[in-house]
Amino acid sequence: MNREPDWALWRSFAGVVEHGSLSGAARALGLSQPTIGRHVETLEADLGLALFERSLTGLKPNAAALRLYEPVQRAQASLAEAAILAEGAQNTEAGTVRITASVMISNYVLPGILAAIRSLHPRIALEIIPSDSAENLLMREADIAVRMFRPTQLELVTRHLGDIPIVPVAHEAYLARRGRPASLEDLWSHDLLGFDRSDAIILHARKLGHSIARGQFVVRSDDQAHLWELTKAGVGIGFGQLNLAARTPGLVALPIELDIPPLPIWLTTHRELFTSHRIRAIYDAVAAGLTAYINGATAPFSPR
Amino acid sequence: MNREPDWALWRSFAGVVEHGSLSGAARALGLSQPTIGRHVETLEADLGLALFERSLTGLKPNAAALRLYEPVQRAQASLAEAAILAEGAQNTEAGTVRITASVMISNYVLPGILAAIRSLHPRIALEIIPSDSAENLLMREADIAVRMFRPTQLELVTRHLGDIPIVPVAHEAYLARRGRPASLEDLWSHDLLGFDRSDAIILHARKLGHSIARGQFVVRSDDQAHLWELTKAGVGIGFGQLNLAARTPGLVALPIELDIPPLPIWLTTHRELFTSHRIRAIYDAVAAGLTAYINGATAPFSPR
DNA sequence: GGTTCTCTATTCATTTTTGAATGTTAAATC
DNA sequence: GATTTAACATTCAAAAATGAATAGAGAACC
Repeated sequence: MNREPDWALWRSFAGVVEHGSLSGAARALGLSQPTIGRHVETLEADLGLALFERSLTGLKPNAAALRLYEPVQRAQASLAEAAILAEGAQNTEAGTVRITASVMISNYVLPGILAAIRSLHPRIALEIIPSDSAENLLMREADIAVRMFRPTQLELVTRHLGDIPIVPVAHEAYLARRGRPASLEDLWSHDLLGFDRSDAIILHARKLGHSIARGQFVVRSDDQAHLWELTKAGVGIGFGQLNLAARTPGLVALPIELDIPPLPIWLTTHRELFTSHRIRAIYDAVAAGLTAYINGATAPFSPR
Repeated sequence: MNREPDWALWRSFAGVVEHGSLSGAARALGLSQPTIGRHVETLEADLGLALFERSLTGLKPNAAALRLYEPVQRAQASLAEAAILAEGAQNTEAGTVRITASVMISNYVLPGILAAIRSLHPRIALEIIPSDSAENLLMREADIAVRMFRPTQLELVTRHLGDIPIVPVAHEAYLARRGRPASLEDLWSHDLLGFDRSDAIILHARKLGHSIARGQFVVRSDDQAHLWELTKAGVGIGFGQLNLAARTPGLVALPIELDIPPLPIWLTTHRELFTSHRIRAIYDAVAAGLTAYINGATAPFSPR
């Protein structure tokens, strides 16, 4: 009677287009690779149409598949919206809330906050997604996001919690060994820890009138958390959040004005999710915790 | 990892909202009533939200369900669009084409045309959906529609094949028994066959300045095909398509000018489907057959 | 008032779907 | 050039979903 393919097939189809491989889609959708493969096969059979070019590096959508992907993507967005509406409509206190935040915030700031939240809301489970790439709240990849920029989407409700100064940071052991830089000029002669690919710091220094080469950075990494650990180990002078340095034993924030723009902290959730008691409770608690962190008024943080 | 409910559940959900019952949705989706019931159950559990009020007359969506239905409906439309795109993209000659037409056209006009099409395109299977309610081509309820009005949706490609006069029709046996009405006045004193609910003919007569009561219609029915069979059986004078009367042995179209607006015949398909060889072939063949019918040039039609 | 119809809920055997494991292949890496 | 990695394909046992059949219960109709 009804010839349209099962919706589940379209979902797998969208997953494969998005991730470029059966395995990738399987991981994302929580299914197995053979299952996704069969779904794609079935869909192609149902439609009487080849959709992907198989290769050992993945599945490449052909022109027809890309064309079909447009409406399927819209369907996906609509269903995500339905799921969000449903979440907002339920009013149970129990359940899970998923929070995404930058790696730094996730690793070094949230733990202390979450411990307090857990005892305050024991029936709500928490899931943290440490990620420096912005997860899509509209697709329900997370319920609450801590962002370093102002979200622009209208569907989101956001709150500016404050700004965190970014300053040069060093460990006492390093300073004892190499001396304490007193001025901006001094700083450039020290062992600096910086990003591998991102040239943000280099460009910023140049803007301040200082020529600084990549080689200046004695240890480079793209992993912020790793850089922070290096700083804590006294390998060199890193750049990090003032508040975090202040609460980390042994670390010293160097009083050198660099004019690095402070990091704004935005707390974000979906407008509809905001009506859910559960999510609202966690949202408020995270806001309180982060505000305390930003104002430097929290209890000293003890690194493991 | 991914908490969103399986898309198949949303499909069943939409079916239940649209049809008001598990059984109705099951029939429409080609699944069984227990399956749909379980889908709804699972969805409610996944969302942690009651969606329907169960009763013995069906399932009534609550406020939350109606709210959720909006985006789900959009998703449904998007997936239907994907299916249509897919159909248009495939270029095999084999497959099925579904045609919907009014009951009268389906029963008395199409059979002769379809026979010719079948021998012309033996690899294409045909499915006819006789229905006087307009099926939704956008939702892919049919591939080709014969309509009595001009479709307005932009996505459709339509063709006006011509107009069919609606005239009073009687069987020779009736005329021999009751005499042949010569004028409009005569007509009203005869046994008329008309609709039960629709007052179209009564209102039309009144517009012509003739008072005519419902009782005038000696046999009433809402089933057009049934009325036609009554006419053929000589029960009374019916109203029907001139061309159809002309090709039916024993039937006589009475030359009484009633100023009933002629029935326009529109052939319609989806713009994207039009790129499918298969559907294009059937579309053209049906157009040719119906045009011949409208012009009265087909071979005499023999009723069973 | 009885009968019929249509609905949901439940049960159970069957079918279908699923995924862990394994094989295979090509590109990337050391 | 050997090794590792990541991808798709295949197999088969296990799990899940499905539907036919049945029961029960209210609404509509004669």
